[in-house]
Amino acid sequence: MTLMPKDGSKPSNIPEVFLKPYNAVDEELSILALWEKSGYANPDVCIQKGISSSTAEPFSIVLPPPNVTGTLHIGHAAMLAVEDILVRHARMQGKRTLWLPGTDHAAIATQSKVEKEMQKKEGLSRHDLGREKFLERVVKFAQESHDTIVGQVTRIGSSVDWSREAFTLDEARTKAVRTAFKNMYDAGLIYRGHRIVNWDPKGQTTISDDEIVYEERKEKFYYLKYGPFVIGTARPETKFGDKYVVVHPDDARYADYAHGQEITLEWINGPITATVLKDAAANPEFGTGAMTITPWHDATDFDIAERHDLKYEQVIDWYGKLLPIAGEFANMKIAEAREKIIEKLQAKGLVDRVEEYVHNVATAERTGAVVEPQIKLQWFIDVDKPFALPHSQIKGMLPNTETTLKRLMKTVVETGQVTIVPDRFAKTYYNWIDNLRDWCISRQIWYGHRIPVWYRENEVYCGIEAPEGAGWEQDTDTLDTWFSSGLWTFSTLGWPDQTQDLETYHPTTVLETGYDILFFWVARMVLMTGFTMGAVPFKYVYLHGLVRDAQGRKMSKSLGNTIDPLEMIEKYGADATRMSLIVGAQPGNDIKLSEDRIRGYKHFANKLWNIARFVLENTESYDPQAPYTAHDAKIAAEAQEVVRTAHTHITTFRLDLAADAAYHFVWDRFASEVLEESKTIFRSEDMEAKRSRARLLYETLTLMLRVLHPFVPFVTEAIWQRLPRKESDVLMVAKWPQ
RNA sequence: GCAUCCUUAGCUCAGUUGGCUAGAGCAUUCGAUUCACAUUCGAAAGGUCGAAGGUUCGAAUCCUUCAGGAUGCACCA
Repeated sequence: MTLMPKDGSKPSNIPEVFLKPYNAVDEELSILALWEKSGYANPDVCIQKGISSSTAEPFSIVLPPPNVTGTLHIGHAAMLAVEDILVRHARMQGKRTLWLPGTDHAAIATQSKVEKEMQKKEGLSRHDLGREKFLERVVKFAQESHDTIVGQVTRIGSSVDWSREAFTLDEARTKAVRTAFKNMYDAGLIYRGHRIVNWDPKGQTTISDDEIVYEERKEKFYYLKYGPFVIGTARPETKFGDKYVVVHPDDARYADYAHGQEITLEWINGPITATVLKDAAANPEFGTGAMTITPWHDATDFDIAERHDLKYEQVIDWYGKLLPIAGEFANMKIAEAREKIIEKLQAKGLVDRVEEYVHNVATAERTGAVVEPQIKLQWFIDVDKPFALPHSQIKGMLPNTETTLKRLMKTVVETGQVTIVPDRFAKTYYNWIDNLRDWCISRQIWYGHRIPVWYRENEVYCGIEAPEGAGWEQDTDTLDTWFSSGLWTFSTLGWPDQTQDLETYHPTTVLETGYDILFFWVARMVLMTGFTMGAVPFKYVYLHGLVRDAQGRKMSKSLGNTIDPLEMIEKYGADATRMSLIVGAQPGNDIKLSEDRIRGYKHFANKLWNIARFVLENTESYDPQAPYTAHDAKIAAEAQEVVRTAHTHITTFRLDLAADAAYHFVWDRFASEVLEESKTIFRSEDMEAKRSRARLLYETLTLMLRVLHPFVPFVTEAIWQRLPRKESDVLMVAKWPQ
């Protein structure tokens, strides 16, 4: 036993590199190479090399595919850290562990990004290039983004199996998308129809309800004289075609008017004949309780019109300009027309009064444009239509028994076949389903999966491949990007082919993603997998929070408060970056991150490094048979207790507590106390105590390396590689301590 | 309008079925050390656990009401 000699010479078993502080960046790069060479991220390799049994329990996670819209942000880093911890923990337990990576073509997001750049740099629109040329550009951009992302995912230490990488728009996934579409079409759950949709006049496409962001705005609310009525409206520019005035059937103020009664009145561009309608949709509490309706540009009005079988007309065009129905106001933009119409009504004495009110304005998530409801021929998934699953492994969903997609989505969570962590999000999930309307899946953009439907005169054909014969034209619309994402857990495993991977790894074990895409994605996966496979896509949904800045603000480029994960990795190492995103982050809660926090965890990596140095310097004569003194046995038991605690926390998804427990034991107990008292022991003449202590130090170190490996994989592996004796060449596949 | 979450030390947060004197990190102050540590170690100070009621032998924890903050959904003529 030796302490560090005073003369500067070094004990023989200490690798040279240990004499310097831990250099995260250098070490991490060589460790990455080591892992890549090992191939252990591929479960087949682990089986071949006897690391896991071919009959071991499978553990699988599909990577939520990052959008190919540029680079990864710190939120992605948090996601990767969580998933990598779960995966490394499972792999070390000997499970057949697959973490399947991929990227998402992200239809609208990617296309609009390229369009913006093109407009800015060259002043070109996509229409200037045409569908084919434009798509070439998007594909090139997507490829570059993909390459960047792959590098970033790897750099943070993600032990994904690149040999199985997938892309939502590649050939295999295209086959899956078309097959799923056809199946749903044949079951009558996908239909095409004229419905009121959310039209984005800037992006020139429809968007789903979930792609809308509501902005609170203070706007004018006009009370207009409509014959004997006073009607309230915030949108006078839509009122040209309004020939119906609707009141609540029980509204005493309007008891004198009968349903269906016609009245003649003076309106914006002259006299019109209007009809009184009594319908419970009119809210007596709101405004005057009387309203006119514009079915073409309002969902509620559309419903009323459908109920009473009314005719309706488009007032605003696809670019947000008024149509000829507006007479002298035709071709004006909404904002301009609104003012002028009010001026005219004022002149005609038809404005009763003007008030202001605060309401939510629907804007498009991607373009920021104010959404204009429009009636359009679109494709939808019917969430309320009864159908029967031909096969079902879902409890509570019998095969060949009538059900609906809504019921399916609810059932799997209610019965606990899918567990949402934290569980409070289950309520949010149910609430969303209850309010769910048919899902509009067609988009008028070019980048994405084209709808697999062909037309020839009055014929319609839906299939995986184009139909035989001449004269068929494919639908020009593309699918909502979430349609292909919804298939992700099984399309990545080879479906529609019955592959070995699909058999082994589906349903996946955990889906880990942000709570902000619970509806977008998680719910859609449940829907698509339930219908297509008669199964659940995953057993657990782990929802992480948002990464915010130190003041709790959302990170955004415009605020300039973003933290670039790659920059942090270069400065402090991937281990430090990972720890800063894990400790203190419980499922579902946002995390506040600052650079200081990351810097703090850099010290931890260095601490571990130095602990290892001390231990190796003093355990040259380590003997695994050396009997423990009573005191050392107690410390060894404490270490075991930490292992159990960490393990329990990981299995209950409290990674923050697991990391914290190991961190504190290592620093405060093992380093500050055990190592300190070891110095005295090693200087003493008590051979028995010295032998016991050498064993304790060596074994506790290796134990802690294994426990900490999922959290700080690089520094633990770097130390492991320098151990004079170890049971496994690579820590990544060492046995998780029991 | 409906629902969810948060409010504990200056800051960031633990405290999971109610139970030993309410904890940690950072920051602050004081001291030690350069003997594994581009340091580290020790110590101190710092809290009426958002407010008020209630249940209980016992409440940061459970219940009720209220206040402030955040979020989701719905409404939004």
